[in-house]
Amino acid sequence: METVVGRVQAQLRQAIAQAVEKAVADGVFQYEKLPEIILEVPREKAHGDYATNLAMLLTRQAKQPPRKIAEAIVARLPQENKLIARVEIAGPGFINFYLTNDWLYAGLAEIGKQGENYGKTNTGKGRKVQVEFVSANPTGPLHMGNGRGGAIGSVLANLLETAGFDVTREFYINDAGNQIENFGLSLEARYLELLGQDYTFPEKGYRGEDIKQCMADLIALEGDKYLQLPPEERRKKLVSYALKEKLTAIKNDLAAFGVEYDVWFSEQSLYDSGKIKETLDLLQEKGYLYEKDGAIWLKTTLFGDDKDEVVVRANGVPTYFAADIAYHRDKFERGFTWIINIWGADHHGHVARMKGAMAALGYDPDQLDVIIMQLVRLVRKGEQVRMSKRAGEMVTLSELVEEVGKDAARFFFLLRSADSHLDFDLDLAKEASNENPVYYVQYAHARICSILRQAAERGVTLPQTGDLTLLKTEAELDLIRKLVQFPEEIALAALRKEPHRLARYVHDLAGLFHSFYNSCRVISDDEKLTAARLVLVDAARIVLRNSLNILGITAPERM
RNA sequence: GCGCCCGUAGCUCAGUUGGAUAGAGUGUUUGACUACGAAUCAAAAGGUCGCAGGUUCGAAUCCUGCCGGGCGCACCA
Repeated sequence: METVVGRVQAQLRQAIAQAVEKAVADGVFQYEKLPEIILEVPREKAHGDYATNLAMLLTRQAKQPPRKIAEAIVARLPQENKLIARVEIAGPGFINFYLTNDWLYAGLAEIGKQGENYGKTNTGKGRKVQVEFVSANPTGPLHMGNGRGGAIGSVLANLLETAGFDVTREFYINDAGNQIENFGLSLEARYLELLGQDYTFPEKGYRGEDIKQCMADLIALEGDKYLQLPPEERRKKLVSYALKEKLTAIKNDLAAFGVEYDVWFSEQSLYDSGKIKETLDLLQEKGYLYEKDGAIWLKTTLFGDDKDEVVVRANGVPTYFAADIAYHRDKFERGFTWIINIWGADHHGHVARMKGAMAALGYDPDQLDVIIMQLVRLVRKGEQVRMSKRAGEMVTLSELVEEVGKDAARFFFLLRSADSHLDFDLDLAKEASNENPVYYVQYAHARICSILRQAAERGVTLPQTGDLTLLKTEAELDLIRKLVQFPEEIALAALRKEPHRLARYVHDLAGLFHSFYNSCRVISDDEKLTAARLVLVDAARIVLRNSLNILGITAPERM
C-alpha cells in the first residue's frame, strides 16, 4: 500500500536529484558518486517538515563548502511546486523544506477510508518470517520475566504482519533431554512421597510447590496405579501427564497475557522423526564433525565461535545444541527466509554457535536474527530477589497479570527496548498501575469514543469528507502529522525489530490528541469546522485502535 | 582473564543508525473544569550524556583505553 508520506518523500527526492543534476550540468560542482538522499524530519519544527544533509555529504567530493553546494541545489529546485511552500538553507548546510499542508489533508482523508487497514504496507512483500519466542522450559509455570519475551515477541510478530510479512509465531517446547529426566525424578519423588512410600528427592530436582500439586492432582484422578510399574516406565507416565498439564497452563497464561502461537514445536519430535540424526549425518558428510574424548564435536570455530561445541556426548546422547541445530535447520527447510529468535541475555553465548551451525549446513546465517533481551530482575524493597524455577522462588506471569493487569503489564515491558536492563518491583508496579502510561493512551481512545457518541446523539453524523483545510491550528496540524506518519512507523519498527518504537509512538500520539482536545472544541455551532474535526478525531481513534491492537492492548470505548 | 549488553534530568527510560538549542514519563513548584470525560492540559525548574583521548564540517551516537553494573564462557538447557 502506497502511503502519502512515501509519495511526498519520493517527490522531494526526485526534485533534489534533478536539481543536483542541473547543477552539475551547469558546471557548478562535480562528484564521483551521489550519496543516498536522506530525508529526515527535523527535531525542531522551526526547521521545516523535511531536511536533507546532502550538501554536507557532498562537501568532500565537490570540494566546496556545504552552504555553497546547498545554494546551488536550492536555486535549481523546480519553481512551480504545489508541495513545497519554501526552502531554506540553515546551519552548516542543511536544506530545509517547508511543505504546504495539502499533503497532510490528503493523508488524513486516507485514514478514514482505510479504517482498520490503515498502517498496513507491503514492505515485507509476503516474505516468510518465523518468530520464535518465550520457549520456556515446560517444567513449571512461566515467570514474569517470560512476560517480557512474550510481549516483545508477540508485538514484533504483529508488526511484521502489518508490514506485509508472512509471519509464523512459534514456541519451542523443550520436552526432551536432561531436564526432563530431572523433571521425571522430581515428579516421581513427590508421587512416592504423597503415597507414603520411601523416596529420595533428586539433588537438583524441581522443588516448586506446583510439582507436588501436580502429582496430588494425578493421584486424585488416577489413584496409585503407577506404583507397581518399573521406575523408568513410571516416570514416563508421570512426565507425560505433568508435561501436558504444564503446557496447558503455559498456553493459558500466555493467552491471558495476550500471546498466541501458530505452532507449538516439540523438541522430542525431532528425535522421533529422526531429524536430529539426519542433521548430524549431514554435518558429518560436510566434514564439520570430529571425535574427541569420546564425544562428537562440531567445528563452530570455523564460523567465528570461540570454541568448538559438543553435539553428541560420550554416552551417545545428543546435546541440546544438536537438537536446536536440527530445529533451526527445520525452520529453513520449511521455507522461512527470515528467522527471528528472541532469547534471554543468559543465552547470548549461544548465538555465534547457532549461526555457525547454520553456515555449516549451507544456510545464510544473516537470515537468522537473534534478539537478545536483557533479563528482568525481580526487586523487593530495593533488594534483588533471585528467581529460580527449581527452587520455586519467583513471581509468575499469571500473578503479574492478575495483580497488575494484562494491559498495564504489557505496556510496561513494551515501552522499553529489549536492550534495557530492567528492575521489576511488583509492589511498586501494583501501586503505579493506576498511573501506568497505558491508561493515558487508553483514555485518549475512550475520550474520542465519547465525543463521537455525543456527536451522534446530537444527530451529527461522521462526514465522509469535509473541508479539511479548516484544520489549521498548530495542535491540529501536529496531530495530523503524527497520524500520517503511522504506516512508516510500523514498517520501521518491524524492519528494525523494535516493538518499543510503536509503544512510544502511540504514547506520543495520545499526548498530541490530549493537547488538541484541550485547545480545540470538536462539537460546536460551526458545522463545517465540526465536520472537519470529527474527521480528525475519528482518524485519531483509528490509529490509536490499530496501534493498541498491534500492541495486544485493549482499546476501551469507556473506562 | 575473554566475550556480549548497559551507564543520558532526583527516579524510570527515549534519542529517527553521525546532524541544528539532548527529549518524554514520573517526582517537585505554579496555573486551568457553570462547553465535547481533569485518568486531562499549560508553564517553570531540573544535564560535565560514567571518565579520558581520538576520527570530522559536526559525536549521547563511531574507534581506543579506563571506571562501574548485568549476563555468559559445561559432554546444562
